[in-house]
Amino acid sequence: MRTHQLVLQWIEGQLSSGQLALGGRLPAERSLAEQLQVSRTSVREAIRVLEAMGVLRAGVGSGPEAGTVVIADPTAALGSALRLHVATSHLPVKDVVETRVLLESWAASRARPESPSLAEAARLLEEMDGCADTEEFLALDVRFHLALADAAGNAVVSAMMGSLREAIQEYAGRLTGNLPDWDATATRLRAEHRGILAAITDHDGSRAAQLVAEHIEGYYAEAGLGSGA
Amino acid sequence: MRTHQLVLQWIEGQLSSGQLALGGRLPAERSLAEQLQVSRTSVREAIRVLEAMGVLRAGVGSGPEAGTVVIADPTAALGSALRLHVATSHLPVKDVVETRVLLESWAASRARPESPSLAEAARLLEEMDGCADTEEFLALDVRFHLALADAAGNAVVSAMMGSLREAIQEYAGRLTGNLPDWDATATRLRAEHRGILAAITDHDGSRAAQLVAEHIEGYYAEAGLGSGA
DNA sequence: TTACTTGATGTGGTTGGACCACACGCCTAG
DNA sequence: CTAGGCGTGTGGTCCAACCACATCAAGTAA
Repeated sequence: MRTHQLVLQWIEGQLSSGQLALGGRLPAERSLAEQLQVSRTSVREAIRVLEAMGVLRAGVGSGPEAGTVVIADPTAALGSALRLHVATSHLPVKDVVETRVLLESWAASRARPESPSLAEAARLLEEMDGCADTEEFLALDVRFHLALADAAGNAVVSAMMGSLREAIQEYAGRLTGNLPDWDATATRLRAEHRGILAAITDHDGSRAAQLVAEHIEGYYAEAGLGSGA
Repeated sequence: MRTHQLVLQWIEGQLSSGQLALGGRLPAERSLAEQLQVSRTSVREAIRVLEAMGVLRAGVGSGPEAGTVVIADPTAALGSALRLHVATSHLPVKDVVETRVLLESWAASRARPESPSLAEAARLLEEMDGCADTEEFLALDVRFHLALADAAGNAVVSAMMGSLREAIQEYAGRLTGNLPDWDATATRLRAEHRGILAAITDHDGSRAAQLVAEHIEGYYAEAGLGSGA
């Protein structure tokens, strides 16, 4: 057992037992090192790992915003992990897209029409109508899909969805360059978005799932998944 | 930009560009520190993060087994991340189970009957028949479900499946204590496993998916998900 | 010649100490 | 009462050293 893992275990124990909760502050690095009888280096290595996992956030300076506090950002952890393994070609982009279709279809079929996330999604659609910039459009698109996922009310699915999107974001961005006519594509995407939202509002979960699957697969097909990169 | 993140970027770049591939060896920590003009501490922090992500493995000593080498264990990264966030009560166990049902059902419906993973799954079932120990049975059960997931041929789904299982493994272990009659449950599980496998072999994906969903939900319902913990 | 011992070498693991930049909050001078 | 400076505590970074471990090569004894 390496030293920093001992620190990891201690912190995880504090989290499990509830003695360290969301928003709580970890003891200062020097203090924690002394308390656990290890070097500050080992404490820092453990904190670094938890930071990468989206569990902690380190802040310099003094005052309420400073110090190392407990956060909850599961998407960050899953996202960077997936991105790294995609980088090693161990996780094919094809599988990532396929999984995204699976999760998003499920979320669409389960989305509750009265969810506040859907109102947010509708608002994002309005914003996308008056948006000429490609990059800004894509950023709004990401938020729209995340809002749809949130509407299903499953935090794990939402986190995984977001992480999948993050993992292939750079890849997807390159794909848009393959598109023959961006304006036409954007118009089509807007229409498809509205169709999905309407299906959910109509309590037609299976139609919504079907539309989402076609929406995602259609985009990657048009942009040339498999032919490029 | 913090120093260790610079190291992270450098390594990720090496991975993306293919100059560092699976099984490849990272330069020695001291050497890499000098090369990137940073301290060994920062290099170590970056390596620690990638180790937690299942991308690297550090080995002491000398020779071919030593040094820091590139591995590919996405399940480890996703698993510990999920486990930590479950520990902070940010990801409800209910959502984890629900997601597991979703992924496993999909995998069962897509499993290719001729996949070698299915042969492995069948072998595991044989082993479970002659297994009286509860803990050993559960370990084999995990491997059985992972083999089923592998048979669908989607690495991302397999990794997520395994990580979900890992994240609630301790929780599930505690649940078995709630069971009124373990022997009866084990017998039922064995029968259900065979049913699932048969459905896949018969090319009946939808029946396999249905059986898997009932199999998982039934277990957690019997063990008292929601009533306990 | 063969087999064993022994040391050199190189790896990550750990430690302590030092210094920096930063941000807050008190405390003093105006 | 206000405005500025400075003390204090935080994480961020670096360095130099030492340890444990595993291998490999040279040397030695059989």
